[in-house]
Amino acid sequence: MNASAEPRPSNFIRDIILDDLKTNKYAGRVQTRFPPEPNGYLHIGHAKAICLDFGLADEFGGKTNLRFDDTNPSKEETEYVDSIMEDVKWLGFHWDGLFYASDYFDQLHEWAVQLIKAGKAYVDDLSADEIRKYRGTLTEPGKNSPYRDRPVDENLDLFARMKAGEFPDGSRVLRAKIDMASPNLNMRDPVMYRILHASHHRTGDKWCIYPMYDYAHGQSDSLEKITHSMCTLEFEDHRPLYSWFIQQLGIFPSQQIEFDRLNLTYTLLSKRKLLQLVQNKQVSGWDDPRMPTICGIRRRGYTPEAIRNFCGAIGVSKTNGSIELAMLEHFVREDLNRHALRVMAVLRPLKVVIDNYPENQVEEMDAVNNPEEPAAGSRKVPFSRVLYIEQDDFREEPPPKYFRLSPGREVRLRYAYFITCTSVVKNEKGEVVEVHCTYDPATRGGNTPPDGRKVKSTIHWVSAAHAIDVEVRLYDNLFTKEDPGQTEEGKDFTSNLNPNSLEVVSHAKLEPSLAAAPAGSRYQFERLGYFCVDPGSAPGKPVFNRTVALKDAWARVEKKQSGKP
RNA sequence: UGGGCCGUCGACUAAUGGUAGGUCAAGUGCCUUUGGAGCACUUUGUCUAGGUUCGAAUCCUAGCGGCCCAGCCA
Repeated sequence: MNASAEPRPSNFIRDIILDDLKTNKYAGRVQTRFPPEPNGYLHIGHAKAICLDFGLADEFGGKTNLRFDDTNPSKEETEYVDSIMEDVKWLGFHWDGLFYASDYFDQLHEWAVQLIKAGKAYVDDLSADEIRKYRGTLTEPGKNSPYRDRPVDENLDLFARMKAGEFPDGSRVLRAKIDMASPNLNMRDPVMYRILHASHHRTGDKWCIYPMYDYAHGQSDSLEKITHSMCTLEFEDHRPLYSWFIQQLGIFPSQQIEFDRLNLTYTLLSKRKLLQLVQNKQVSGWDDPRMPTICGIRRRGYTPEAIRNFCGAIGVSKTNGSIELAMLEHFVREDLNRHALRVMAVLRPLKVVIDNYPENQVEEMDAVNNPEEPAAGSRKVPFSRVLYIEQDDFREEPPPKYFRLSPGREVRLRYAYFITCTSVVKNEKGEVVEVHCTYDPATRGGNTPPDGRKVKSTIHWVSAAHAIDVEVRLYDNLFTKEDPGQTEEGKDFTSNLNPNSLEVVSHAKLEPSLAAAPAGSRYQFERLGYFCVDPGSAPGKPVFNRTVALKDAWARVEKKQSGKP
């Protein structure tokens, strides 16, 4: 059973399936496939395709295969195969058949021979360069290759010798004989096989000729009896070719349906460019929490549920657009708000001394684990005379609408007491390094005192003597531009890299309950955001990644204030 | 410039000839022991011009705008 799908609005692909079901086009069957090329890690754009392929089949009681499109041995590796399987499973989907395009190399070869015999394919001796010249341009038709009308026997012989490894890479190709004057360049005698003396991750050195995508994909779909073969818009021009091979071969008529690829603001979703970031060490790896890869956002703390909800919400169409990153962030917050345990952490500590609190006293305060989920219970948090609060939560001269601590002002310490700031201690530079307060014993637990006085703000804190020291990594967008591909003349996308996308806070203070938090566990640091334990944490010293900040109403006010000086 | 595809609030997406609706964002208010969450409310949209029709986002025509295609990549 696949991850259950929330009721989603319909879309044009579902409508096609509904229609096919009604007309009994495929005997009531729905069979899809997710066909990644194992040449990189999966990213959030693939998640959209995965949710579609698996989700739609699941909805109609159909099946989905995972098929690795491994027709180009020079780029593909088992490392990628393994990561792809892990990521699909993590997203919550289960494939029915597990296949590789390379499973079909023998059959594909046999069909190629069949097409040669039918006069529909020929061996071309033209070089890659010459082929390009013969292809014509967008506005001019191509010219027939001088080898186009080679007799069948000669084609058969040459193709057999290509397969036998008699010719060097690039010396010959097998081409489909279609129409060099077609306005669709894909139909101008597309290459079916090229010579590549390369070792394949699964077939080893068995082959030195490898099928092209166009020749392999449709037939692979057909062999698996795929009914609805979804792919992205850029393959629209390939559909006539997809259908042409299937028709010439007279095999199961899979149909290709194209939808719009996911674009996200401030994000790059190109395997090539992501690989470049990894190779140039501009990120720490494919799973850098700033990467839009599945493994990256997993390490960042996103949940499969959030990603699935996001994919469901964005819908599917043929419009070329870009989703705002805020949409993705909304769905993590929504999920984490419901499930993440709350905890108190101080990122940038400011020492607070409660002058009227007994010197060596420690109290255990009751703190709710998750107000959204009463069953999550509560925990004890130690309170004492010396605390840390957030530097942001104190202003010596509070701006308008700033409700937090400042001289003479009273605030609530969450789950603890009301405190009033009485004085500050500054260093030589005039910076406030210590705040002195008094507390009101009648407000224990944070309760409103008998006199009913209210406080405008509640702030978080940790007990200095009990807090554990942790590293916290704060992430911002990897790119500074909405469309990172949009660059100035002569510059590439890396010029849009955000130099401040990672901020390491080495000595954050965290309540002691999390000393042994396991890798991958997710929490809300109250008033700050959602954080998860990085898998690279050393035992006893957790490292936290910020998944996403909480929405911050004060930040908006502050921004507005500074925007209109 | 040949071919293919696509134009609906700021973003994404519904409405399948019959009330332009939802989500995100933005804003306002309520509530609040997280300036979180929640709740309520609000703003903004059918690319343009013609046509068909009782009625058009939807059908037709013509414009305009955007994306994709000239790998022996997928």
